[in-house]
Amino acid sequence: MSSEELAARGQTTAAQVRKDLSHFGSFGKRGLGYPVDELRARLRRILGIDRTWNVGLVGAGRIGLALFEYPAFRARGFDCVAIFDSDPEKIGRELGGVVVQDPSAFEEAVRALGIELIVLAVPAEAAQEMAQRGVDAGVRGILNFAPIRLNVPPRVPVEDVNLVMELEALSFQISKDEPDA
Amino acid sequence: MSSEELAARGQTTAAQVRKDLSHFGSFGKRGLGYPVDELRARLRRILGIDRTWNVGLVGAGRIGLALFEYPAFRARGFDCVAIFDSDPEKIGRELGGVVVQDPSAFEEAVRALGIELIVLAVPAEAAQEMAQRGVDAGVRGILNFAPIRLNVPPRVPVEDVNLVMELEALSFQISKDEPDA
DNA sequence: GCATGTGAATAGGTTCACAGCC
DNA sequence: GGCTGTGAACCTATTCACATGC
Repeated sequence: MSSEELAARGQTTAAQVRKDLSHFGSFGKRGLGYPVDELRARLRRILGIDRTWNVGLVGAGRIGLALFEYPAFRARGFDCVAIFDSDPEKIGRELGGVVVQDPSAFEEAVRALGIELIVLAVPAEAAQEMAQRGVDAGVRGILNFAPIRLNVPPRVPVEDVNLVMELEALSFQISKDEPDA
Repeated sequence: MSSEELAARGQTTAAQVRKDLSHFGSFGKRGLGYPVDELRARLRRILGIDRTWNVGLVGAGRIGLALFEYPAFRARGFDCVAIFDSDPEKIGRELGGVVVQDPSAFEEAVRALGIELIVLAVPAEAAQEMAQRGVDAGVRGILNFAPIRLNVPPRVPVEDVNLVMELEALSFQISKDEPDA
């Protein structure tokens, strides 16, 4: 498949595809394009998604559970192996084969289950503390839904998801075209 | 408040704050900094969040409902006024004071309720169709959870949220530091 | 002949540093 | 004196265009 076709599928340009791929090596054959199966295998390797990641869910509220039950996660190699919540109502309840645990069991579970990624879906006030505890226990990456900037060592990547800000971005893009309000 | 302090709070640099703000005008006073109340009011205006937006939720699955019940949305001026889902089990049920409607009522509701933003939380197969119908009915912006690139006119901004890709980004950042796997 | 890989050109965005104003 | 607003310098990323190799 040519960079042209890859670009069309990925909503980008052929030059962009070639430059991006060249950053990681030489994948294609001149005159022919890229061998799809091999390219995918090599990219999966580079992205680190040629394996399963054990994920811990911190916060069993609506957002956390929605993620947990989203089948695409497991299908893509992200396996939620533990859930933590401080609500006594929720502790001990089973959700999709995983029992909700008290946060006091967090560090032990991270180590015992080999949790490398955590999803932080707790109120803003609790997020920093749980992030710190996660890092101390060996967590290597954090998907953060709390609307704060987490303070963690640079070796631990954080991806922030802030849905209010996404809506505000829409609001801005719509509003800026208007003469005045 | 000085650009220095604003930068510290926003995890950025003083120069960045000043450049960004200068793009929209001159807000500060030399020697003094920025008047916080006035600055906030003017930024809210610029972002278009000095008003309420009526939001329609398309897809009453876990993710859609989690959003819908997230109190920060309404608190920030995004008011979910309608829910649509094709599942007969869900149609007619009330969720947080809003009755789930059949998608056939979509266009009519968009017009009647003045829905300007929609949250697309439906399976990938249904997303493009609902996006198109939304645009035709007058929707002005889309928050898209479906893992596809929507094809809509350039006047309609789309913000994509792809949680699997967020986890993959973490996976990549962690994996790239490793010698080899 | 055809499409990659890449240096050169361009564009976009961040940082620097200071003149200008409070 | 202090801090903004902004041109200049710098850096990063995208686009162009073509030599290179299949």
